[in-house]
Amino acid sequence: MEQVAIIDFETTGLSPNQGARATEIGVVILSSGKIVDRFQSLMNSGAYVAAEITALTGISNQMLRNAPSADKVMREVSKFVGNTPLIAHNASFDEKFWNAELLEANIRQKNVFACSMLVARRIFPNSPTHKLADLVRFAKLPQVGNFHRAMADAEMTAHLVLKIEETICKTYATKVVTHQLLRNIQTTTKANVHRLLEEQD
DNA sequence: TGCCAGGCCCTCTTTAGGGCCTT
Repeated sequence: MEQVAIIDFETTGLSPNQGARATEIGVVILSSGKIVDRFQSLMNSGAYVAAEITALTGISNQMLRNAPSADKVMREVSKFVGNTPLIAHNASFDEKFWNAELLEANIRQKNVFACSMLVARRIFPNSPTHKLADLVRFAKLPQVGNFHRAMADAEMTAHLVLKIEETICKTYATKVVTHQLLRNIQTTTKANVHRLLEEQD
């Protein structure tokens, strides 16, 4: 696969449309089947972290008090990522926060997202669920750090993407899995996935 | 006043409803 960036946000809620803000971002760069670079930071937007969110992520208001501002972090991470295509687990969630936080920081940047969850539903239909934690167990991937922390989730998603790539290549004798192919897999119907992959070189 | 995401996908489906996923 060409160079891609795997991204994960921790946030104060489920939607920026409800006022939720990002509290942490983790990004790993995948190149030639390996993690070659990393970016991780807490980010202070001034938003309040509810107790149930701290219980889930371990990220507290106290931890964010001395964290760099969300603006500063987004300026840094947008440069770090550049125009590299992005992948996230349930990308519709992370894409909303990526665009919302870029907008808050007055940064004009558009990145193309692919979704590891939608692709995993098609490539690993027998996994009991398609939550990241269950896919890590199902595919026997390394558990890195704690779930629901941005860098750990980004790294485990990266291992999942590599496993997806390996599985496609083995099953369909596909030579190259591109970011665009992942997008094609996630947008085709489940019934057409086999035909799509059999037509690949 | 009370409520508040949203896109994908399955099915007891398409004039709809509800579970899955992300925090």
